[in-house]
Amino acid sequence: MHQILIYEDNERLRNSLELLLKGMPNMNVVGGFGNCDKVIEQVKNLSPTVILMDIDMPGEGGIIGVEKVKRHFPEVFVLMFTVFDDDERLMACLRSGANGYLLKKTSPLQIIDAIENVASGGAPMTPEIARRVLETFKVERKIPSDLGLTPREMQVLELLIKGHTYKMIAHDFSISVETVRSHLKNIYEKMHVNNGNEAVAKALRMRLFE
Amino acid sequence: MHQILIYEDNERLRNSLELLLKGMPNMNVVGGFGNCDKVIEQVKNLSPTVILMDIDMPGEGGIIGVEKVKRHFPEVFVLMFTVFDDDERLMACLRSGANGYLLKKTSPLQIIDAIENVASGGAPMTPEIARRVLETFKVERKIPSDLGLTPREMQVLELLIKGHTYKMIAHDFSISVETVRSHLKNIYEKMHVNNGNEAVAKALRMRLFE
DNA sequence: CTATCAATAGCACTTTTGGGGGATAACGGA
DNA sequence: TCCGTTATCCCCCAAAAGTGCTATTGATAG
Repeated sequence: MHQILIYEDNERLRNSLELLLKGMPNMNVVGGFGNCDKVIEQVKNLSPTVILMDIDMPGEGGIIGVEKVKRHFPEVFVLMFTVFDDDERLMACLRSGANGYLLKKTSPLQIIDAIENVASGGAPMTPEIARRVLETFKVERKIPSDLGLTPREMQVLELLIKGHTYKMIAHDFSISVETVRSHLKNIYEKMHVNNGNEAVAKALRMRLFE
Repeated sequence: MHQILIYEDNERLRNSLELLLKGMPNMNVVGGFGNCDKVIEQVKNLSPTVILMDIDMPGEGGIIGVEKVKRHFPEVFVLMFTVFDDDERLMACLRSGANGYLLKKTSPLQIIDAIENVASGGAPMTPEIARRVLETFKVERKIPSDLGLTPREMQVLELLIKGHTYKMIAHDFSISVETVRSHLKNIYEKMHVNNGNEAVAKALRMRLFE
């Protein structure tokens, strides 16, 4: 028997959902609210196994909601349920540990399906959502853009990132500090930055080093 | 009409798949092979719209296969199809741009479904696969490591990462350079680093900023 | 009420960095 | 052979950064 808690500010929709789920033999709706302001307390009292969570609600929305729930009750399954499908929110929810992500145009049958699914450890999402998740996978591993740094410059930059001073770098390579200086000057110019901090940040963001 | 190309080393299974797909009115199997050794050439000649790709094959397996295909023909949809479900391979495929990921225990009906789905831009995956993808999302954002930096210190560090000098930071916040200095001193101590470069590197690696 | 902490600020002093000039030797391709 | 690139080195000099102290204020937790 799935104990279901619903967060959805549109009352009509919330009631429809309740009706739909109550019609199922193995589902029990333990509550429904219009925002997540008291989500911790409510989850503690109602002990749901699955939460249907809208994203856009007045007061505390679903993104804060899923974060809170997952931090305090990681064992409760949270299914996001929204009309909004921008990547920002999607990613925010997934990072917070949402167990699934449905668009509101999902059919009632699929919603039932998704609840069963998430309760048995799956992660239901529409193929469209899945596609976007995969997209970010690809872009996160973007190509190491070539700045035209020479091998030596890369070595120097690497040590700079480690926090070594010019003097230490010079010592490491048994070259003069002046040479290190020259390399750094060239590095900064090639990277279009004005100081070490910026170069370090840019290098790491470009994943020149890990 | 979907033009389908199959890579699967088990001949019996490959033939079953061909039969299954040929039975559909809108699917045409343009070829089937037992390894990916000549995948580029084959794709060029056969012009598939969707590729069903097994992972474990003698010679060049599906992981190399999907990489090659996606590099040379990014518009072709690649659906991974495998008994193996270890995370390593899964992630390798997804990073290379696979459009979906099915386990072999998937029913024929679902396979048909998945092909339709991937061809219309979705990313079919079993809820189980989806769950694992979400897992890695969470772990990738690991260590909420709390360094105990105060809000102000975070702001200062953020600007440092942007390459601002102490003077610029002071100006940005309308505070004295001495104060910026103080903050940085505290930041370096809390982070156990000795200079800005190291702090920037550490902050970015800890994903304090993105 | 007090102790702690965050944020602010100052000063003295040293070291490091960055920007501007150079220069030379070695190597490799056009 | 000549030119471009790489790696090396030098000088000057001003600006920036880093270290070690102290100190005041306001908010907050106990």
